[in-house]
This record gives sequence, C-alpha cells and structure tokens, in this order.
Amino acid sequence: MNPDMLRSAPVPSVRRMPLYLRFLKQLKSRGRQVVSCTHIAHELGLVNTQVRKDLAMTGIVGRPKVGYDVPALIAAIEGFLGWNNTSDAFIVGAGSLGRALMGYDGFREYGLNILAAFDIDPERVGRPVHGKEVFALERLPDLAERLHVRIGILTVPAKAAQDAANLLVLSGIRAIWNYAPIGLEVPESVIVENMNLSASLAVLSSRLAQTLRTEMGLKTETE
Amino acid sequence: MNPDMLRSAPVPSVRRMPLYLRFLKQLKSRGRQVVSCTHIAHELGLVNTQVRKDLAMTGIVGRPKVGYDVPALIAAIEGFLGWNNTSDAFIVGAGSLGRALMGYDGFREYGLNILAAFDIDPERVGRPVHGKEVFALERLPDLAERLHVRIGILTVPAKAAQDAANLLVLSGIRAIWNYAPIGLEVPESVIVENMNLSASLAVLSSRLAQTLRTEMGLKTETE
DNA sequence: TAGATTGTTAATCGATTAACAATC
DNA sequence: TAGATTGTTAATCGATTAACAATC
Repeated sequence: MNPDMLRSAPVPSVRRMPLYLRFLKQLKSRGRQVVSCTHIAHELGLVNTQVRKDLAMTGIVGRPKVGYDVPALIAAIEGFLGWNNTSDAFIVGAGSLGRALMGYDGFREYGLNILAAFDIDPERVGRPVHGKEVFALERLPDLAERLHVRIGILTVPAKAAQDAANLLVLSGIRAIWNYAPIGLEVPESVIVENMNLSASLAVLSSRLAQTLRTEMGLKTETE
Repeated sequence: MNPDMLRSAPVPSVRRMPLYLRFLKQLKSRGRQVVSCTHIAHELGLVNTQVRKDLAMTGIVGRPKVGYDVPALIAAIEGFLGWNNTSDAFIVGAGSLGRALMGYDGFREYGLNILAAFDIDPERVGRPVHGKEVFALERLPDLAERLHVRIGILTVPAKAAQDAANLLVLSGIRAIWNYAPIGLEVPESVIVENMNLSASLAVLSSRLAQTLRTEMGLKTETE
C-alpha cells in the first residue's frame, strides 16, 4: 500500500477546502474555464504557494503557464472531501441547537442530508421539526443500522454528551460531529470532530477584552 | 507601555481556556480547593507543560509543591476571557441558525447575553423568537448605539454576509462572530472570529471519505 | 523562444514538548 | 530536609512561506 495514504492531510489545509470550493463555483457560474493559484490566492487573501500545496492534496494536476481546469478542480475537491455523494446523518439532541441544524439549508451544499433527530425528552418526540421526525433516543441503534447512517451530529447538553456518544458508537456510527463543549472518549475507529462554540467565542471575547483593557488603560494614562 | 500587552496570546491556547474553565468549575462544585496542572493535564488528555503555559497567560501564579487555588484560577481565566462581566450581543439574520442561537442556553455560561435579532425579511420582523424581539435590519445602527452593543453575531446567508458586516461596522460594533462560510473585509479595529461550520465539516468528511476509501481498497485487494 | 505558471525542495516561523532550575 | 510542583529556557515538530527547477 502507498504509505502516503496513511499520512492524513494537514487539518489547516482541509479546513481551507470549502473556501476554495465556494470561490471556484462562483468562477464556474461566470463561465470561467481555467484559473491560476495566484489568482485564487489573491482573491482569498492567501499566498499562491499555500494554495498550490492545498490543491495538490486533492490529486489535481495543473498545466504550467495555463493553470487548473475549473470544473476538474471542483470535482477533485468534492471527491477529496466526499462531498460528491450525499451522506445521511442523524441529529442527537433536539434542543434549540439541534433544531436549528435540522432546518439549516446550507448543509445540502456540503453533501450532508439530515434524516431525523433523536431526543430523550418525551415532550420533543413525535413532533417533527422543519419536516423532519424526532424519535425517542432508544430507537437510534435500530434505525442507524437499518438506514446505514454513518454520521451523528451531537447537540445534547455537555452532561449528556458522553452517554449519547456511547450510544452512537454502539449504533455503528462512524463519525461524530460534536457540538457539546467537551472532549469525547470513543474507540479509535470512530472519527470525532469538535464544533466548539465556546472555543471560538473565547478567541473573540479575549481579543475584545484585551482591546477594551487597552483603551481603558490609555484613557487612564492620559488623565 | 509593556510590549507584552501588544503581543496577543496564541490562539490555540485561548481555545483551550473554556475546557479548563469547565473542568475547574466541576472541581470547585466538588469542594476541591487546589489543583496541580499535572492533574488537569491528565484529566483533559494534555501534557502538564502545556497546561502550565496556558494558565500562565491568565496571570495566575501557583505555589510550588501545592498547585493553583481553584477559585482564583477560575476567576483568572474568566477575567482573561472577559467572561466575568456579561456582554450584550445582537444577532443579524433570524433564519434557522440565528433563531437557534437566540434560544441557546449555554451562552449564559460564557457571559454572552443575546438581546435581540435583526432581519431584512418583513415576514420575520415583529415575531419574537424564544422571547426575544426580531427588528428590521435598518434599526440596527440606532439600537446598537443606544444600547452600547459591542458584539454582533452574523447568521445571514453567505451572499448577504459582507453587506451585513458593513452595517455592523457602521453601527459601531467592535466584534463580529461570523457564522457565514465566507471571509469578511472589515476595518482593522473590528475583531472578526469565524465560526466556520463548513471548515469543521470538511475535516470530518474528508477523514470519513478516506476511511471508506481505505476499506474499499482493502476489500478489493483481498478479493 | 520567452515568460508565466506548476510542482518540489529548503528556510522560516510558531506552537508544543522536553529539560531543568527555583521554591514551598 | 526531601520531594513535588511551579516557572522558564531550550529542543522538537508541523505548517507556512520562500526559492527554484521543470514545463507548456
């Protein structure tokens, strides 16, 4: 086996892929056939070397002096991300966040199709949200297996997150998109990606706090 | 001025702060008075040196052989993040994502208080969500100024994001928490933090795609 | 052909980790 | 005191950026 297949792609590069995809789709809709990475980099505020390296990860090859074929590049990125085929997903936790994700149109663009949600609260069960069913949590293993669902989106409170993750693992789920602000313990074979609202908010608020401290400091100094 | 004030803290360290905060609050609720960073590191799956360096950023000093005072450490982290005082925020875009965030209880723990939302769609204006008002977008500058709101949460579609960001800047907003999958252009004085769902999903799905490719490859090889 | 652009190898930069002195 | 733990300086590691050869 090619050892390169085992060394997975750098996370920062993968995170930039949707940015490229979005821009390339724009170009395509305007009828553009080829594009250089200098142009991409300039438009997205990156440097061309970085773009070239990122794109190379998808397996695309460009033509010197010409650039990359736009449709081929789109296909390469979508294939690399697995966004060329739609993946079904379940949501666990039909609270306000889970319900929001059930109604979020944008996922279609990323090849993600939310089939239904699950919740432990009987009040929420049986009341569809955005046209999608909410089932009792205990039905998760059965339905996940029968529908071959591989992705679970975890939107339960932090305290319930590990139990819910255990159930997802038990249900044969292969990847968990975790919105709970807590690290999950799962077998190595299960992929976990943390969508950490609190981490992102921490970056925002620490910067804001520093700005405000500096301003107050300056104000005090000049008094 | 101290030049250290100008060099802002490393982003990865800041992102770990909520993790520490959560664990320390647990310890405190169990009546624990002191904690060593070896213990913190062990519980959170990190190494003690990293924890020590992260905590040092908040200005806390520990006592050799003893460790850190738990309540003091919590206060130091909250102060560092600006989570000791509640900050008011507006949501721009009352679609499904914006509405979800309006109802998300977890923000209280992070010192974030969502006052109201704004939307361009007359259908959405005047219909409160989770007990919070939805105003017409044109009222944003006036209300932001009068209520001294410094944080804007951007949950509009990608196409509308730059225009909405411009309006937020015009309204005197100091920090934008951007949920749109697109880079924003704002003056240097405005803080932007991107909460990029598509980037996170890209990491998840590329790993899953690779796993599935490998499995199919192995299956083919053994046939 | 000349020049623009790709693909790759080397240098730089920042964050993590290791080593170790200071100290209660 | 001895030993555990902090705080800091040095080494390592990975990602970004720069340099340059290959090529259409």
